[in-house]
Amino acid sequence: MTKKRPTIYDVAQVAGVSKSLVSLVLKNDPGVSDARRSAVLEAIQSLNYAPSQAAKLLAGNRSKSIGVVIDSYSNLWFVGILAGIRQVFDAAGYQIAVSDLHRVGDGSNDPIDAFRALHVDGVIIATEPDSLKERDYDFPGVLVGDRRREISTIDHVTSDDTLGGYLATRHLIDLGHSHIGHITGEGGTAAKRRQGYEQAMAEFGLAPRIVGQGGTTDEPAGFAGMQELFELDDKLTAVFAANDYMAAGSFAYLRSKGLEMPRDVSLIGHDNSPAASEFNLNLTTVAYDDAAIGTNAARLLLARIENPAVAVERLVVDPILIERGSTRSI
Amino acid sequence: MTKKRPTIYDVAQVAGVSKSLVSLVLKNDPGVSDARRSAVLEAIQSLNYAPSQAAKLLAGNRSKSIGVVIDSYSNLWFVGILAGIRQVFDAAGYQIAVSDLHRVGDGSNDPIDAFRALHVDGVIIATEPDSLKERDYDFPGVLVGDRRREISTIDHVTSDDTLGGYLATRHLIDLGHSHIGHITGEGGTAAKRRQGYEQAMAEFGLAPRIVGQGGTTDEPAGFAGMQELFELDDKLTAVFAANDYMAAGSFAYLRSKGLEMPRDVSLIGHDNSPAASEFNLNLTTVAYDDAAIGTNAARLLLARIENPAVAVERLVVDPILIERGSTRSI
DNA sequence: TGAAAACTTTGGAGCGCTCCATAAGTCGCT
DNA sequence: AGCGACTTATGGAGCGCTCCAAAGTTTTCA
Repeated sequence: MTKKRPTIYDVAQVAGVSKSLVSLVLKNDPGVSDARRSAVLEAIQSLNYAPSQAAKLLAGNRSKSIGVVIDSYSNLWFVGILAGIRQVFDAAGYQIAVSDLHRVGDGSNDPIDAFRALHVDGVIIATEPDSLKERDYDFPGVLVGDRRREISTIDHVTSDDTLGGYLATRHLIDLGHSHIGHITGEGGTAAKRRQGYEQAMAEFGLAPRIVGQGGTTDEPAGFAGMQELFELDDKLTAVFAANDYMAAGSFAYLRSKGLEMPRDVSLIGHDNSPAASEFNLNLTTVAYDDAAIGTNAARLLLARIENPAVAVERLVVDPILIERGSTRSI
Repeated sequence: MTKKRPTIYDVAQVAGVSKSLVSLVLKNDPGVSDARRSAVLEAIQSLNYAPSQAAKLLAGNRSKSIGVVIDSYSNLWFVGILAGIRQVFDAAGYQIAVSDLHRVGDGSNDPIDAFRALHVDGVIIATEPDSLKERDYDFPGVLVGDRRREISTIDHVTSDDTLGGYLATRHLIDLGHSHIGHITGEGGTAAKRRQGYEQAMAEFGLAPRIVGQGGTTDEPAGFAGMQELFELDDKLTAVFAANDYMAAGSFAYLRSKGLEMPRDVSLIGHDNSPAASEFNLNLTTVAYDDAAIGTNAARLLLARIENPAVAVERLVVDPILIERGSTRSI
């Protein structure tokens, strides 16, 4: 009882071939004669041989696996991203391991170190680099999402927030609105969306009306912003709020004034948050194309795994307009 | 960019020590001078070194991990068992991996092979061996639970079903009952519980009344059995049903006759099924001591890992009586 | 019929660690 | 000073694979 685990050598001996031949059979190499193949297979069977993953990993130079680091499993965003990543890496025959930030290892628990210990071929980082251990990113990796800090040595995929602002504004313009307000707030993302708004307005020779600059980007800010916009322009028929929560606040203001959406005011948000869903506000909004972000990140990573020398890329994915019931033509 | 991963040799060189010293630091060996230890730690830091799990596994002769094979994660039973296993192996510093039967590997997906590929030191099998690949069990392993087939070469932990039957019956006797019926059914488990019933009755010189022999062990059988028992003995004041579902059927019969439990009849089941809970039947019952089964299985496995030569054991764990509201003294 | 071409098979090196036996350095004590 | 007894540090072997260059074997075709 309790014999030592059989190795590839044991199999080779039983099958009467070399260990290399066994290895070839194990990875299903086509250049093995049927006779030997079945001899090896039989030996494997009779010995109850299970190839050592550890040895395979150590000897092979590719593990055919990647790691994905996310903030938290409860972040919806990651589901779409992961689906996109899967699409690419499943097809390429890779295993995908996911780790959130709060995994406790023994001592210093950096998910990237953990992945590297497992010999992953590359890592997709879908979280803030600042929440990870300080390090040189000298391995195949892709950073995903708008981040406070960028990493010059690895690829980066983001969504085009300026285009997001443009799409939202353009949607309102296309519906015939001209008195279009925008509620913005502090931060780089809001600034980009604001820029998109300004671009679209300028393109059609419309006067921009912007409130909330430098303020918070939450529901109360949306409420206050809406009020301010009406003080600025009482002919206002449409508003683009920098995110869905602000839009929710704006909606609350409208309701408090007996105004209806979209009858009196068309409202558009950004982010396709749960609050925007058809079961809640039924808000027209702009969404990140999570799946596309995922597939693009995956493609970049795969390219770099296959050729580490390719130039670092910074890729911007187009967001998409999601039309719901909060906007209508004038 | 994309340098090769640093190895223990790189760390050794930077720290100005031998690779062995680095290894000692990695496993926190006390016999390393503070000066060298901190030099190594610094080198690890500066190189972003992450030790290869694969190499560690391959070189070390212990992985300090075990695998647990279960039927399905939805089986409540396993939760208690696993808790018991954890208690022992956590303390011993082992990792515990769990796999249910329906994990799809690539091709032949035997969870035990998968575990062995990962170099687990041992396996706890909490499922029917017949549902696994046919194999020699020539590695440290423990089988848990009553099984159709036993495996002579590995340890086995079960619950004592005869004692279960005895405990149930004895409980009724202790409450002062003497006209005590038993509803049994087909199968080895039912037979053991029946034997326990007979033992207790004989011990106190009481006449056994058994129905349902060879029949099913479900709710309808409980209903019919109860009826039959009353035909056998109209002075019946207590009944032991071979399991909780049969007890539920018995209860249904009582209610259909306007009888109350425990006022008119004391009823005891076996298994502590969900149906027996205080929110349902509030049934007095006998439960397997899952945690104890788990800790015992774990202890056996740990002993065998540490010394593969110890004799194969077959361990029987005492079940426990759970008093609820379905029994009372006469 | 002989040599090139194609198909199969093989031994050796090396992946990055751990473990072990041994070496080197320290210390206290005679 | 000299020597045993510790305390620390080291090189080498080996874990079980994959990969590669090279060797053997068979087939093909001039």
